[in-house]
Amino acid sequence: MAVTITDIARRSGVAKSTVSRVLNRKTTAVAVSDTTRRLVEKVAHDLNYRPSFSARALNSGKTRTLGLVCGDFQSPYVSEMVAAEMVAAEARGYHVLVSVTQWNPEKELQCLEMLLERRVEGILMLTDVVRPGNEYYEYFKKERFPVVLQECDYSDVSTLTHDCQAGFDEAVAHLKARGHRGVGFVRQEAKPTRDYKMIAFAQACQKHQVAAVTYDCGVTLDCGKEVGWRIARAANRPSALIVYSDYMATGVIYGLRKQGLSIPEDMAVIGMDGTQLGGVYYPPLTTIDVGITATGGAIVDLVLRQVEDRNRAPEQLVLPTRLLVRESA
Amino acid sequence: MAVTITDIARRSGVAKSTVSRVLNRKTTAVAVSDTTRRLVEKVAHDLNYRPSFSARALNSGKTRTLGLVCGDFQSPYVSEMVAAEMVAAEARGYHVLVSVTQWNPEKELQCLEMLLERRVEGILMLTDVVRPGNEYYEYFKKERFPVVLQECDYSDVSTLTHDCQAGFDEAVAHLKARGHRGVGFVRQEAKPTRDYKMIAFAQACQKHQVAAVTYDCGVTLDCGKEVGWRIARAANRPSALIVYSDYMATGVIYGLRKQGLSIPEDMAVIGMDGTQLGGVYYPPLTTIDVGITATGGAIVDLVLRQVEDRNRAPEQLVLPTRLLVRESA
DNA sequence: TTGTAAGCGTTATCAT
DNA sequence: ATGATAACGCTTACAA
Repeated sequence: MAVTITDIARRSGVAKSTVSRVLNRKTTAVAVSDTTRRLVEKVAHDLNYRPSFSARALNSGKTRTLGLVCGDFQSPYVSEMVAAEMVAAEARGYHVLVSVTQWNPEKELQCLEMLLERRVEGILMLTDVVRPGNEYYEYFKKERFPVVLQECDYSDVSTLTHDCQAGFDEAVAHLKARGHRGVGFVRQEAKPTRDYKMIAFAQACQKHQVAAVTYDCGVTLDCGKEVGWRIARAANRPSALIVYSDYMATGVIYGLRKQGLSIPEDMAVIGMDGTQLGGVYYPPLTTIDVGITATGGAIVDLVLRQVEDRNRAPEQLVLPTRLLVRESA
Repeated sequence: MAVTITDIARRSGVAKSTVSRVLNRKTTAVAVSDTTRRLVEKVAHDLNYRPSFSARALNSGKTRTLGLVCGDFQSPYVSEMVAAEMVAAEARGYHVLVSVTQWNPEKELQCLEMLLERRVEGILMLTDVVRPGNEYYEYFKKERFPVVLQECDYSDVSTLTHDCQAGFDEAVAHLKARGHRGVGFVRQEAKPTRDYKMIAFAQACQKHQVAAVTYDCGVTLDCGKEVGWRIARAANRPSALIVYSDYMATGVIYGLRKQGLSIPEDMAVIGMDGTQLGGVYYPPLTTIDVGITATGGAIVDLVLRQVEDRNRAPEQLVLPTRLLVRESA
């Protein structure tokens, strides 16, 4: 197999522990003679030695690794969020193990199992299978395992959500100011949790006195296309739409256009998430921005707080959203 | 720390080895009495036992893990490719450790180091820092370490490239058939390796007798926007463009439009990669498709072939490309 | 300054 | 059918 500390010890005629000492120069307490040090270092280098993560993890009980569970990478929201979280974790000296479930609940459990077996020190969940009653939820709760559920709001574990209300208020106000009297909301169908976006939408419409309609939509782009197509043909369709994600907004717009509508002339469309890709779409997407980079940083900070102090109480972090006006509405 | 096999042994009054036997029911050779089995299983379940990956890896010398190095996830090409590779690996019983370098050569080496320390059994490289002369290149070569370099063509290690020629030929022929007499190619600037796309483009233009121009472009979307903007204002610009990636094509189109051009009327644009997202762009992107899903599967198969037989000679796999006609050209 | 030995959680090889 | 023990690669007391 790979080169070990024992190989180095043998080759340089010293004990394993001496090699270990040299290789972890940190041990300032005990010193090593310059001669041995140089010798060992040379041998280690010549042999292409690389410490074994598993051996170290086993004996230290630490992995400096976080787990991240997501359904897939299709949507730019997810891939940008994953990237943001990886970068943030890296900056704090942690690695991230990404696990994709392909939206299969069974696989989701396998992913969690695998992360736990690898002894990740904390878990970030972008999917929502973990909820009260669920075996893992109870486990995390009981063990005070550092986990953060994104876009959920249970109180036994830490969560990070976005206050959509402000964003939706701004969005509806913006549409009203542009003369729209009715707004449609394309929501994600079959959400197992409370649909905060939906609620925020309804409240915003009520507050601003504009008529509200909602349309259900699946999670694939094809669903989005079909919904756009259906809305375009509907008898009395609204003149503006808010879609639950930038990704889905592109699908919906595709469907709308297939029916000959122009954006934003015939239909104003506002997305949600604030993905980078929304900015180069045509027309550039007006969107309810959740601040992906900031969110990624905040969630990593949050989980690391728990990692560093397992007795810390769970936190429910709520981040603001704001309307980012571009050209699609 | 976590529950161990020893805890279970103690709690159920049997030896560690018995517990291990029960937990790895595979050991058909030696049997365990039904009573002990049930007892141990119950205790393990009650205690929420989870085997330690590190301990197993240490003891077996296997991790069933592949490493994957990429610059970032910004471009849909990368995120779709990473997803495809993860899914393919998963299907073959391997996990993928993703490591992002943020295009920083120094970090790239750290990523490799980290993957090697974790004893991944093979590495997939989407970036191109590993090349002859490079310390890691020599290491991989010498150790016959299972590694696949994507879009590079050295012969000491396995590589996977795409035969762009067919795709470019089709693309140029398509443009010519639509009446374009000159075609521009937006290439990635400062490629440290031979630029195959560039070469294929030049050949295709020569073959089809159309005038060729090339434009250099950085890797960020902003670079793409600026190049589009510059091309739009150029005195005698071509009427059609091929861009080195779908992602960058969206940036270029953005710039073109800022100058008032319509796509494809004022400028036909062909992207490259065949990303899913290109299909919902507006207008849907005509693109030179590399077949991301198939590529992901092929590359995982390739690296696993090497994993299973370290003495296997490196392979240079070349996959076909084809033109996917949509609406942008 | 350096060596010896125990232990981290598993599995595998012997015994019993 | 089950138990004891060594080994995997490393770190860390403790001795020398």
